[in-house]
Amino acid sequence: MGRPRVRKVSGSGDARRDILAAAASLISRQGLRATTLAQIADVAGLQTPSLYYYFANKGAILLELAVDANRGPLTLVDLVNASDEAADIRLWSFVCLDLQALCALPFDINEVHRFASEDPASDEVYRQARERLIGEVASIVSAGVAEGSFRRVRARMTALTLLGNDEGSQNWMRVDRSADPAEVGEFLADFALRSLLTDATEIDRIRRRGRKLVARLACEPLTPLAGAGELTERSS
Amino acid sequence: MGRPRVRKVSGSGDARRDILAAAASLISRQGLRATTLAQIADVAGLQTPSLYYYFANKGAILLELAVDANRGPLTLVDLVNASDEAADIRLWSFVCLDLQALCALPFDINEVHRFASEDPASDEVYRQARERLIGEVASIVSAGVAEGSFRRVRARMTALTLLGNDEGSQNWMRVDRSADPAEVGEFLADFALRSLLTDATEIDRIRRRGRKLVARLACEPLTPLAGAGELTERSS
DNA sequence: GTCTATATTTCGATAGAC
DNA sequence: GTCTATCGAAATATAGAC
Repeated sequence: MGRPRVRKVSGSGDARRDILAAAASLISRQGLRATTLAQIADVAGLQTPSLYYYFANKGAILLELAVDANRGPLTLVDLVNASDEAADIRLWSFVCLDLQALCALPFDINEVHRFASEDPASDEVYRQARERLIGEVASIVSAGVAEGSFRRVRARMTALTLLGNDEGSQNWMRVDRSADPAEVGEFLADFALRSLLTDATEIDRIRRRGRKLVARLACEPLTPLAGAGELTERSS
Repeated sequence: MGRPRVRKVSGSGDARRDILAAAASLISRQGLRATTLAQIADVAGLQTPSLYYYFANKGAILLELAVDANRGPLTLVDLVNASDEAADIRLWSFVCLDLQALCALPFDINEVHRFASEDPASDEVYRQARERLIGEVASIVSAGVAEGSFRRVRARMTALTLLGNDEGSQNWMRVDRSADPAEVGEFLADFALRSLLTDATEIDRIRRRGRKLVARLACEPLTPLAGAGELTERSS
């Protein structure tokens, strides 16, 4: 009865990629453990067992998502550091770009981490990437202090706070979809820099140059799985 | 074989309370969906079916945890507002106390929210409490702008950012247990106020008076389920 | 109020045809 | 590569004795 089910409405020809996109989309709305392989297969336009042709098990799908999610911020910090700007401008740009990258992610990064931490091997991969990210941000903070533009703050604690602020903002923006990532990103970057600057009047100059750097770097290809959230669900 | 299992090592005589504390403790380590009724019953010193004498189902346990979790920050904002301090000092104190309250929670507040949102009725309860909290914080920000101590910012967006910052910090502190909530709370309050002040040199005076208010309010009884994280697991 | 025993459902994963 | 059919484990929840 009824018309035959239309499969692979959004099929891209790359089933493996469809599976990852479907998983990301579902996880973003339901959370990790609430998302079943049957649902993932359904959205991807497959039957459950077909997933096992591409992935060893559910954990393997999630690990790949987690690794992808980590690549974003790390790539950003490297790109920003590759510019020859001063520390204050690099930090402004990173905060701004990091928030946008997090918002482009189709899921809550903290939940992926929690799941990955159940597997010791996955946990190690994630932890090392995280520690490197913290260290890189702390280095920028230290550089700003050395250059005299930042007041004397504890670099690591500041780095943790900055990253936490980005992630906390991602969280409420997931619910309150009316906010614009680019706008909130600038707001948050201003918010952070104002706190750190020895001379608050510098903020306008920093924002001006930060914007240019952001615009330049935003062209780079970095957000993996971009557009995963827009996966059209097939009709039944 | 082996000695008989020792039950209710930490039994408080109030089984209902034991169940909630056990659930909170387990959820804090494993997440929501990974925590089973069997585990909750085990830690609470009961068998699984006994939970159904106190709660209709798993969701009912979680809803009660979610409601408790929301009460904390709302109580804080009311307490802070009940003082006759200026907006800048009230805001410093709230940020500081809110972080401490969140850190005292035995679980990730975002995860509880996500689960509660699966039930429309629970979702409404949570959403209304959340909206009131945002509104109250935004009011303090607006008051500060009116008083001239804060620069002109968008009140609601600032409120969302402040709350997001607290929650983001709770998140990394859950992993990095070396940090002290009181210390990070002051750091975050300084961080936020510096961004908002028209005159940054006021920060020292605000911190001094904020500390007094925090010390006074910290004596009030507010953290529900306090100590839930310290539940001793019984030997097997 | 708490238990033992069990029903019911759901999910992850495998076997094997095509 | 993708499917149908199915297994086995685990989790929520119920029935009913004590």
